[in-house]
Amino acid sequence: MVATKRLSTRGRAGRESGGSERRAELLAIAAELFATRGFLATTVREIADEAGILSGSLYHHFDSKESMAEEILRGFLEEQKQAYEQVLRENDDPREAIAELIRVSFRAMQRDRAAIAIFQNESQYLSQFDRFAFLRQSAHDFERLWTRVLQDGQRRGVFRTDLNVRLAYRFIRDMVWTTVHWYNPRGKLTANVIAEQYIQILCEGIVAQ
Amino acid sequence: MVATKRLSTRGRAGRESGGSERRAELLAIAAELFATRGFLATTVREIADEAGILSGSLYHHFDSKESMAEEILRGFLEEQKQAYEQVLRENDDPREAIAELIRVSFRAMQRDRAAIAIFQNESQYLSQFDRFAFLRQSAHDFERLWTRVLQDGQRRGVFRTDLNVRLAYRFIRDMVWTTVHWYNPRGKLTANVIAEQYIQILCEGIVAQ
DNA sequence: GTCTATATAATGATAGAC
DNA sequence: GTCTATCATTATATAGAC
Repeated sequence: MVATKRLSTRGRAGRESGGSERRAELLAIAAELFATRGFLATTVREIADEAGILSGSLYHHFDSKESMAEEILRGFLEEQKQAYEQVLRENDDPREAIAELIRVSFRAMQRDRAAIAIFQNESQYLSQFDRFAFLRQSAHDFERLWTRVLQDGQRRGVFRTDLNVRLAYRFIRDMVWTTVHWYNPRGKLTANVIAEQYIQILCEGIVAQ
Repeated sequence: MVATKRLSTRGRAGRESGGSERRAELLAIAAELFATRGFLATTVREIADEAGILSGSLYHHFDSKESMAEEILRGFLEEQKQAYEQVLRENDDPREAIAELIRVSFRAMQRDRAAIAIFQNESQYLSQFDRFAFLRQSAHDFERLWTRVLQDGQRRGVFRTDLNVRLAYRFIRDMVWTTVHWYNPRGKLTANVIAEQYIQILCEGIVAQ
């Protein structure tokens, strides 16, 4: 095998993406603060404090506070898109597909809790800036993906036909993602338990037979 | 009928509560801005602009930006508490009670959309201040009220007994209130339609029989 | 009840030394 | 990669005239 020489992305993290470990650490710190305090309520000084450096030093790694949020959100959305598409490839039955999509979402809650919270809480505010146009795009892509499964399920007699598909989608989406507001990664209620309970309520309802 | 003389709350709105019409107008303007742009992202200048006055003039009516948010939220929560308690007085059957609680919540969405959005979006941030301690208190009161109905329903065999009641409550609460993020008061989907669909999904699930 | 004018503090960001 | 030092801007809030 001939080792082809290629440019390494390492060594000159600078302000370009794809970066050093330090960069990743700083992003994780920022994500946690953005998620818990809110994007606007978090100051660059607080991020720097948490990282043990001064605010000015942050600008060696990032252009701006916004660019930090952008990188966090892009990373999460790309990952989530891949995960969802894999679910569709591996599940033909609509009911199983919906259940798996929910499970995959709750698995993301363990991995990317902070990013999900930021996506949930700050999308409306951030979307006003051109650089965050991808937020709307992703939301739209997700909606198409989920509603396709729901529609398919209706056609094949798996889901009730008197459902308004768009409404049902919003129902599921809100129910899944808002969990991030109270989900405790170290609590008794694991993401798995929550997922299974939600799938059951969604499919069968809360009323006894 | 003897007209008993009493102190009017009018005439000296000042900074005390219970106030002039102007005060109410200003609060409505602030509520709309807080709801759509976020509390932190809204400046007092913007509120004043929208009201056609200068920012300094706002402080004739209110102590601070926070006190505006406080008044908006207190008003909504008090009203909602009354509405919920009336539902419980008038509905003994747990399933009907839950359905009515949901309907009453969606009716609030028409009346107090802005306040609900603020309660949803800014509670976490505002709760850090002592003056907003009532937010946690109200959230706690609501949780107790709803879970009592759910538990009662389980005992009486109306709801499935394998439900985790606290989880089911959060499920319902999130599903109802997050609607405020996309609900359009002038859209085709009326609050009534949404409410009935949600009640159906919640009770019967989405899977066909 | 609103305006003029301004105090005061905090914020995001920059330039250059180390 | 971080620090020193600091700028420019913006925000909430105040005091007193009208």
